[in-house]
Amino acid sequence: MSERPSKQVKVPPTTVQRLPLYLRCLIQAQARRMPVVNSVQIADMAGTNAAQVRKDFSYLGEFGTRGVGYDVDSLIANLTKRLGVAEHRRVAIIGFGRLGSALQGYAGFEERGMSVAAVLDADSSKVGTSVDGVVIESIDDLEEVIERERIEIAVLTVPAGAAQGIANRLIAAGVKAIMNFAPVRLVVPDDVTVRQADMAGELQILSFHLNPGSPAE
Amino acid sequence: MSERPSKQVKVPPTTVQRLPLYLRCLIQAQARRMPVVNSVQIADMAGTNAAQVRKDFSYLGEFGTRGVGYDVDSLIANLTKRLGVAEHRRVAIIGFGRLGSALQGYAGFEERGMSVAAVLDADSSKVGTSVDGVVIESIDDLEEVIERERIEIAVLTVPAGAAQGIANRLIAAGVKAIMNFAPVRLVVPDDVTVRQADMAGELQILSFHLNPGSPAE
DNA sequence: GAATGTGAATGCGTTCACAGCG
DNA sequence: CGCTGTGAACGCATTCACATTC
Repeated sequence: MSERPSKQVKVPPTTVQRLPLYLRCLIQAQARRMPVVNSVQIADMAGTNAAQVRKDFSYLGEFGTRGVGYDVDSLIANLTKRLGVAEHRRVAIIGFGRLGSALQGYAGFEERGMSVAAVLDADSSKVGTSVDGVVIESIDDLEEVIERERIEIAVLTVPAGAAQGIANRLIAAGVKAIMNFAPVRLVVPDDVTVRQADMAGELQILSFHLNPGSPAE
Repeated sequence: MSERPSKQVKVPPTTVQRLPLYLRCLIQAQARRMPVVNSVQIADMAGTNAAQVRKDFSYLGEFGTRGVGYDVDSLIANLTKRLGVAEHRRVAIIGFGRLGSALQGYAGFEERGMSVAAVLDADSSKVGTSVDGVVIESIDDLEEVIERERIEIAVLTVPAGAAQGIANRLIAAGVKAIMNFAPVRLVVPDDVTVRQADMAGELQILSFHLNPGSPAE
């Protein structure tokens, strides 16, 4: 009996995964000065079909105008809000190796609602140096930095052996979203979301399709 | 009537996506000196359930022994073969910016059946310099390099505006597998496989789950 | 006895097709 | 009249449950 009668909380995971893609397409449409787009146009840009687009949006509410289409500006505003990037999310990068530094310098984050507010590393020779206006801090101070910078999302680019331990500390410090580049499965409580990025695994999937008798998707 | 009566070509995409994960788990089991594992153990390591594991493997053949489990060494050999990484795949990294150089230096590739055989960049000041034994070549020579190095997989870490054009050239040069880090949809023929890696998009998905009323998966 | 391999059942995501609305 | 929004149909993926095999 503890049902919340509130707004539809039921957005299927597959739909959520497509929202960033839609947002990208809409921003592209905006750049092309298209005030309104219909589901066929969005589908073309996104590489899906129109029914999918309409169904996906319908999980979030009713944003379109029948007979017309979707107002680009207001749909962008809605998606931005639902994705939680209406204000920038505060991100910490943990592990300033080559990958960590690549991500820290990636301009695409700011443009898409993410701001890298902290960078941590275990290597004391890196600690204290400053990159793009952010000072690298020690991983020993993780809890303090997470709190001070009000970090919401952590990006883990640390060695595989260290990942779970650091994840535990992040979670204890209140972080509820982790992107993990280490090729290990993180065990986390139910209220924490993890996304796994396994570069070598991705290439292995491509490799599978190169074998005879495996037509591309 | 052009059906090939050959071996089961029907491995569902979702299963393919899990194969690299299983392989990782099995190598971990091997490191722990476990000669045999059963589906429950694999499921625990991989974070799925035992029925899933058995069904997935059944698409590839019958590798287990009833009443016993799966021989770790031979299952590793089988997965490695099916993933096409029994011999290393030859990979080219196109775009030697921060991300490209991070990937080029990533040791995890070699360990998992990928060898970076070429690095290309458009910046003439980088061309000719050598990193980890690979000389950076000019993107003008793309076709020549792809052929000479017998590249099978291309990793695109170029600016969004350049991605489609370079993809076209890669495809014309015979590349059938592309991993694209640029936040644009690549249009490719049916026989070419693309995997899209959109870092900012991944963080936006995490961000969605931070909103009230979005329990972690 | 124990664990695989697999049909059958279930659940979920996609697509269809059309009613509803501007 | 055109395009959205959506119930219904479909198809694929996951899970169940058990016959099969070692």
